[in-house]
Amino acid sequence: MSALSLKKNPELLQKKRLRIINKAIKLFIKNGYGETSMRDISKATGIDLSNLYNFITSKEEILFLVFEVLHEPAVELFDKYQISEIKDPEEQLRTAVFRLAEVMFEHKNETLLLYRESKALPKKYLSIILEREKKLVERLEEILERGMKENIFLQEDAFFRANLILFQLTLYPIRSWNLKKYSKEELLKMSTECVMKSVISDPQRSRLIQSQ
Amino acid sequence: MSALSLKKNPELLQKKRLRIINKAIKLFIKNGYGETSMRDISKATGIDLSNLYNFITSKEEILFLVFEVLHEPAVELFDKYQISEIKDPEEQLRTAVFRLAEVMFEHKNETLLLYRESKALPKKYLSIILEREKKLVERLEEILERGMKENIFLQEDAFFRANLILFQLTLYPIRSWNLKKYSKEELLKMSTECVMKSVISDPQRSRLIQSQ
Amino acid sequence: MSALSLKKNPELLQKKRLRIINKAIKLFIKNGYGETSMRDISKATGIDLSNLYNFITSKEEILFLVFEVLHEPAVELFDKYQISEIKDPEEQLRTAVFRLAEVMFEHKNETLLLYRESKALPKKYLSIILEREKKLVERLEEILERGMKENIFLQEDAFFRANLILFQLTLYPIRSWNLKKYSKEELLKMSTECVMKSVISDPQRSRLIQSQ
Amino acid sequence: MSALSLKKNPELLQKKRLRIINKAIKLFIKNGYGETSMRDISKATGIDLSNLYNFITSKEEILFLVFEVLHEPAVELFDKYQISEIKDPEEQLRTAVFRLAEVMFEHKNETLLLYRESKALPKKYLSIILEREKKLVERLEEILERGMKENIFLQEDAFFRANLILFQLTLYPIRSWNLKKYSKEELLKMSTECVMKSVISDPQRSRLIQSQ
DNA sequence: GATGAATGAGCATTCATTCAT
DNA sequence: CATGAATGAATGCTCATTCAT
Repeated sequence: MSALSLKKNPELLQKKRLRIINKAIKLFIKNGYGETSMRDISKATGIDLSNLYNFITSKEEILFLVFEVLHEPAVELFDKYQISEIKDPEEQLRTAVFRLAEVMFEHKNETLLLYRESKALPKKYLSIILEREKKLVERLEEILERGMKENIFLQEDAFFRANLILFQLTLYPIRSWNLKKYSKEELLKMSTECVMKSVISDPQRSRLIQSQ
Repeated sequence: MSALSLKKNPELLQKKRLRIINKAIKLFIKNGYGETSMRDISKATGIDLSNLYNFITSKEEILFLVFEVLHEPAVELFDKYQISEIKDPEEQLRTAVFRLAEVMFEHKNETLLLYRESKALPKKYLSIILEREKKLVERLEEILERGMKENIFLQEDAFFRANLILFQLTLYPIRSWNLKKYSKEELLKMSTECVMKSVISDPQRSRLIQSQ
Repeated sequence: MSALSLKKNPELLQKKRLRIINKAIKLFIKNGYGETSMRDISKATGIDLSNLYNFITSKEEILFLVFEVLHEPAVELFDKYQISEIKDPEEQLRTAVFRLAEVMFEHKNETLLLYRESKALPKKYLSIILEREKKLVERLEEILERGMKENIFLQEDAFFRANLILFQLTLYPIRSWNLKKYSKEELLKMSTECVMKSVISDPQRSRLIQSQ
Repeated sequence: MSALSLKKNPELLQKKRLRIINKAIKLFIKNGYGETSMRDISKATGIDLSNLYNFITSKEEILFLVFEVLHEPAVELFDKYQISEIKDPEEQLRTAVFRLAEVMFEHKNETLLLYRESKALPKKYLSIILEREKKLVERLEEILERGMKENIFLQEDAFFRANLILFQLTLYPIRSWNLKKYSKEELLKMSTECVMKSVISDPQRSRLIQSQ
């Protein structure tokens, strides 16, 4: 069909992989990872069962790739929005948290899968995932620590708080069944502000900054 | 034996069911729900495979019963510690939150299962579980609303906050892999205080109360 | 059907296993181990595919059991014919060799399988098989060494000769395609005498003994 | 490239075939015929999977060609060492046997494959292989018969003995797992002498000849 | 009430080979 | 002549559940 074959054209391979991943996400969400068969994925993608294995090496890898789809933008957002350039810790944290919330919202399904199905991953993949999660926590931890030093954030265990923040942000993906009544904008705002309020030492100052 | 038939002796049935549930919890935790076979449960309980079906109706029901084991103490704690009798909203919330955190900690594995495997439940069971979760949220919501009316808590969306609080408390069960370094006491304290700080309008007052 | 179930009646289990093994031998011989599917065995035995696994744990185990069917009589023959009681080394060796040839002949198919398919065995099983083969070699080696000490057998490397003898006896099972023209009696006699001739130091003496 | 098409340049075809055969031998030895996939062979040779089929017609043919690699030197050795020119039957047999043993030793792996995997061959190929084996047996048979006529060898069934001799010589390839402790020289010598001893009618004469 | 045997659908993965280009 | 993609059947094994006793 095309002059460029898969092996010589990695983009095409990526495209097919993405098609597989996206269909797989839907199936995993709907029926669970374990309950989704490779036959289902084959049917959904229109790619012959045996042919699937030209693009991925195993069902487990598909799950791993699904998680990458989520993690990539979460990690990259720190660069994309130049988080580390922001001087004011409060603004820095608020931006990071808001953008993270956004990514989580947009990848609500992948996030849910991450929490629900990551135990299906073989260690090889799982440790990569956990490592990335730790990296995210560290980023937040750094921001928090600077803010605490400057007395803008409350003095507390920065590592625990960083974990809690990241976790809080998955509230909607995990419990959307009880939060249907909120719009995306409401959710992002509430999520961000809940985080900020619990961290800020002087609410007065905060209100000033926000209204700038 | 025949005189004490199951139907005529519900206690015996309950006892056997509990044995099944407790062994099943361990297996589900260790290997996952999908990866645990009825044969495994039969072996672990010493109850013949076919015989299991005299005590439970399906594998799915076992999972449901496991979740009940977790929910029961969570729901009962409100009575047990007479939460609704506590007049001061701050103290009331703190007690509720602390006790909930305690239950979550003690049933860390079941909580994790709840998040990981509840989608394996058929709707019939799932809706019961979600209903109970909603009940818990409502209880917190009521406390929050009273506190807001009395201006002790910050004015905000009580329903969202109640959801968030309940969710925050599952931090440890879900992400214990990154929180190994904390002791139970540290975790319970930090969890409770994080919730309180994010809710209290006047930190001054709070400190007074706590030191009473 | 029967009052005694499999678990309580190991004989019945053994019977079923034997049925499986015997059908499997035929299939393995005809089509090869790798080319015989569990479905084939199921069909041949009339035992449902899934049910097969109540009697055996894996296809590999079937192959192992096939080899046991061969090895058992080979090992036991030393007791059965009280080989170690025979005082004259020549007579002792001749009896052992003849009986071994007999067993090989009668289990021609299993012997052929042993040589053809033993590489399909996982190490666990393979080492058991090889150990048993070594035991057989040792038995012959002992007889040979005694005969050499008494100067009835030629002085030579007893271990190598024992290996060679055991191997020679598999001539018919392995190369029966070129030996169809001989009767069982001819084969057993020729095989035995070929071994004896190659070992005896004084042919004169030998002829005397045989004609006794 | 196009000028030297395969059909017009049989040498090139032979070269590629040899490359395929030699890599295949290694793979078959290591993993077995059934467990080696055409993909494996493709990877090992660097020849594209579909392209392989320009040089060979099927996987089975590869196996057949592997066996040819073994048989060729075994058959040719009779010419190479001018066996038929040797006048003395004993010397003639000893030379043939020693050279055969040598070939078997040097092609130990192929010999083992021949015994292990030849049943994977379709009849078409298998009968060719067996025919060649029969030819080898005949060659030995002729030598034996002449020696018996001249009363240098023991009177016995020459055909059976020829089969046995050829078979004996595969002892090492087939049972090398139990013969690791011998060197090549030891093995060749012992193998040859075992054959000779079992055939010679007058050991005295034999010793004279050998020491010439 | 307890038990062994059965059932039949399901799983992920791999294969040799053949097109169409 | 070389190549990527396709095909479709086959593999060993496991499962929750249900009979017949």
